[in-house]
Amino acid sequence: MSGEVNIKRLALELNISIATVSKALNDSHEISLKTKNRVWDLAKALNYTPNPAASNLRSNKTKTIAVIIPCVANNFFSLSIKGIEEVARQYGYHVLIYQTHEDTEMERSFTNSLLNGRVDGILTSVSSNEYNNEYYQNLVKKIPLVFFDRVYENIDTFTVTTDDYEISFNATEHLIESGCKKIAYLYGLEKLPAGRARFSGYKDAMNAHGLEVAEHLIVNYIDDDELNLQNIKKLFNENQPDAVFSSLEEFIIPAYTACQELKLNIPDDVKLLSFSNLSSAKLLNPSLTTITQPAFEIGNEAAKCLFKILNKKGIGDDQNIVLKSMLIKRASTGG
Amino acid sequence: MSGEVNIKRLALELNISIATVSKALNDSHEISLKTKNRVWDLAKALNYTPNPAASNLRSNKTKTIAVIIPCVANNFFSLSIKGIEEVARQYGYHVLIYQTHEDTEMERSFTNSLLNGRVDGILTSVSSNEYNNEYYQNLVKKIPLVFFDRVYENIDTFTVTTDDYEISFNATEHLIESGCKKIAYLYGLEKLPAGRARFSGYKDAMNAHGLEVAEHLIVNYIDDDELNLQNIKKLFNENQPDAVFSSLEEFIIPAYTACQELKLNIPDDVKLLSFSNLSSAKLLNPSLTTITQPAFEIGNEAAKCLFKILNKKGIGDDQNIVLKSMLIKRASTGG
DNA sequence: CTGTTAGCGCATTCAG
DNA sequence: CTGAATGCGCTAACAG
Repeated sequence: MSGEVNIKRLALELNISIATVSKALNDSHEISLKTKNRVWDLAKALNYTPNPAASNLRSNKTKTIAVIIPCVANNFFSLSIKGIEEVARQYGYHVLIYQTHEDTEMERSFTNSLLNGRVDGILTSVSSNEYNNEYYQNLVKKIPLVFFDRVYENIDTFTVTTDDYEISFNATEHLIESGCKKIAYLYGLEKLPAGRARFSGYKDAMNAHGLEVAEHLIVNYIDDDELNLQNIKKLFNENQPDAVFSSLEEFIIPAYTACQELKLNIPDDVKLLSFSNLSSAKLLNPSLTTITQPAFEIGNEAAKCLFKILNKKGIGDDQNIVLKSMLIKRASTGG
Repeated sequence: MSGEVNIKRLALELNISIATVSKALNDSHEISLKTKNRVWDLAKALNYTPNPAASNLRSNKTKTIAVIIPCVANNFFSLSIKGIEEVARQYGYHVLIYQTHEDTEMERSFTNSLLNGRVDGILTSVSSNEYNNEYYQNLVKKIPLVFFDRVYENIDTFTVTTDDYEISFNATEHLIESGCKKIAYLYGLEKLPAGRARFSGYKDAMNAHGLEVAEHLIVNYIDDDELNLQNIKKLFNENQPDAVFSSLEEFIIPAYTACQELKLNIPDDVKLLSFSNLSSAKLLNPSLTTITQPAFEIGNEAAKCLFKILNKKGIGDDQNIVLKSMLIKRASTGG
């Protein structure tokens, strides 16, 4: 009964036409205030809400956006979603979530499934297993899309990123200034601009201080915790770095485990520093020095960009927004 | 151009009727294989995908479910979402996310906005600021709904919870067995069944071992980090508990901070134990003993329940599913 | 096996 | 200012 309230019902009860009800509900200027009030009152009384499917079909708008990310169970992405959701709510939009599990195939499959009008726009942070921006060059012509954090370059749309290069440079300098000379680098996201920028920051800082960036000090991230641990232990055993800089939150965990297993003292034997958004950083041992990206603000900003496009505003603005990360110094680096 | 592919276009190009195309696409038994193949081939060639709004309007099905939770940026809930999303994908469903920020008003506002057919069903974990199940008693008659983790009782629908009472009892015993006698309790979610069950487990274990549950050993959680910290410091200063059992991940952080500020040694001066889903538990100091709920499995199970309802199966099954938590013993409790 | 017809709920012409 | 008529894209009842 109460689920069956539509404009037809309102029109019947008020003895006016469906069209008039529709216009009144949309606050059209061609309807008298008196009629509008009658409609609004009854709508409220009957708990009327427009059927979204019908509106969507008619208007080609869904009031829905999609977020496509590698994984929600991740400190960074879950905080980003929080930022996105907050802006969406302000605009009266709904938020669909899709997880790619770092798989470009799945990413495209999701994205393609959204091109038939299911959503008005997409926010995406791309998968790490591939870099190929051709797909997106065509895509952005078909649907409003904003990249955040993990972006493709040279695509005609908004991107929201952080100062990966600068913060990595600064973080590396911080290690050097605290006395480190053999700084190992745990390299993740090496196919994506963010990963490469982080590595460049590290490399350039090393070079700027006359330190060697040796091949054997670099460990590449792979999707296997056990192998990562082994590789890091090998790094420690064969090369005795005096610091480890991880470009990925997931990558510092095996490093920490390796320290425990090899009885390495932090920060005396080895200093640790990592990109990380651990929400409970206060519980960390030994208070890991971190590079923390403003995840919430990134989500916030990305969503705002998308609504700019959806509302056809802000064309001509700078399309590449760069937010600042923070270097939070702790005991692990003598900071 | 390619965005304009609909069944009308397919029908025109193939010189058959719109209805035939529709039936062929839905693999109806009343269409010849030959015709189906012609339709499928062209649909594929033109990259046809059905317009969801039109389908929804006609069929009253959206292939979409909603997840309403307090916050995504939370280890437990983000993992739950992962479990939900995985099941939804298997069923070809889309997932909408709504965050209530622990506000029952907002929770109801979101929920009400979903009653007009925007989604086929709802998964929800209720807000902590109120306990009032009247609203939901009516709601479950209007839309398929499954509660997970934070549930209301005596409502005719599925719930997916964990063994809060038993695991709290066991955890408390673990503390007692490791020599503790003055075990403080950090009390969260006190208005919800989960929170009360945790507290009962603690209380009953204390009593079972002849230990007093003193009023001054209980600290209630409030939504203010600074005040929580002060209250815990006061607890330490005035009552010198030899253990602290936190019923909430967020609540152990100020406890840990208090230990640092008061120079209390863990686990020698005080033992710490907490409900927690910290994904990077390996980084914790001093390896906090935790009660870890199977967050992913809870999401998984809850989603499966919802699809049971949606597919009209499993009526008569037990409606209250209880999953087992794990007590992960670490150095902080001498475990 | 295929086609004709009607209508889901809403918004937008265009007439009056 | 109000109403009658049309169609968004799709599905389903019914006819052939």
